[in-house]
Amino acid sequence: MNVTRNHAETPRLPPVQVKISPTEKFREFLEAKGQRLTHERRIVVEEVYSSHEHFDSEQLINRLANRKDSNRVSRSTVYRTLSLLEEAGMLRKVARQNDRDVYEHDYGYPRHDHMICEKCGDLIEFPNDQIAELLERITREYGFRRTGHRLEVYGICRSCSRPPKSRIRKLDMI
Amino acid sequence: MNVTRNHAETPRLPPVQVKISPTEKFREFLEAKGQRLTHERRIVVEEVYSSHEHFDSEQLINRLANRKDSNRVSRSTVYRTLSLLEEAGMLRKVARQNDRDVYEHDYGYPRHDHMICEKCGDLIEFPNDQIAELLERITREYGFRRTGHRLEVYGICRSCSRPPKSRIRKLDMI
DNA sequence: CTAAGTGCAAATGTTTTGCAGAATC
DNA sequence: GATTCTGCAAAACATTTGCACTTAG
Repeated sequence: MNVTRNHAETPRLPPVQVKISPTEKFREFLEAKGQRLTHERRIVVEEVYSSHEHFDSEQLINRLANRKDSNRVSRSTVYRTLSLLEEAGMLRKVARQNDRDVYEHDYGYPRHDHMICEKCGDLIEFPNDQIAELLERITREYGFRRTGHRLEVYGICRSCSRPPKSRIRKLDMI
Repeated sequence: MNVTRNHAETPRLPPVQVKISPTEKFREFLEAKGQRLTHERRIVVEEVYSSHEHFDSEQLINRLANRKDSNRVSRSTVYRTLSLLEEAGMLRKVARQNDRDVYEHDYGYPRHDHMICEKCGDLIEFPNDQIAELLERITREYGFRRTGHRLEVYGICRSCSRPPKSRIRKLDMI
């Protein structure tokens, strides 16, 4: 199961234009709560936003704990900062794999949902405007004031359902 | 947060006609795997299917551990049986609340998804044929062979977003 | 009879927390 | 200088597992 790998067939969604950097946005959030943008928090945010890959707490902790000198951040602080980022609306949980929540950016990136391949574990993103629209219609009937959603589609991805031929090629490359 | 409460506004979906009882279906599944329908497993299935409420492992364990004499089932066995029921396609996880998976029947009941009220924690069911159809169309474009999905819609339910009137009454009662 | 299952207690793995010292504003 | 944070070690969780005993088929 690989959380971060990306499919050749999966085009990257185009980035969304944002006014301020993630770090700045986080600082604003913290300030409003009377909390501080510490050295450690800044490092976590920068690491989290250094790429758009999905990640779980363990992966992030490892990346941050193995750093040199003043750039390492402890396990507890990573957990604490992840909660803050979620509260700030900058991160969201999109799935659960291996008993861990999988996070992704919820800032500077278009809204989308995920297909999850049951064979290779890959998360494949797809834009969700049509779904959001449909949900808006449905929930209105129930008097439900919708604020968001989470959708995971299960199945088998394109490359995992290919004929054996490509599987052989993959083996050759090892 | 209440997992099991049901809204007055939420009509129960009509049951689906099934050929055999949950217990029988489970027995067939087990037999095919060369496993046994033990007394304990039978008790768990009967308890699980005694009502259509959503539940989590802790709630089920409590109900089963507090029984008299030969009808009690241990914590481990409940967990083990829940996994089997999921594998048998009779139960599915529909949400996660308080660090626990929330289960519901996936047998003898129409396919649906859930709205989750962020105020009272209620799970409200709604039929999902339109969504399934839309997903079928979308995933086909990606060459993704869809086998299922999980959708949680977040927001505020009808009764939690009612005008202050009821809130005042509530305060008066304190 | 014998393979499979149960209950218990101990282990596991993730996440949270209390606290003393450090850093921020 | 007071308040907020950090890192550590310990605690708190839900869930899984090893094992001796029991049971279904």
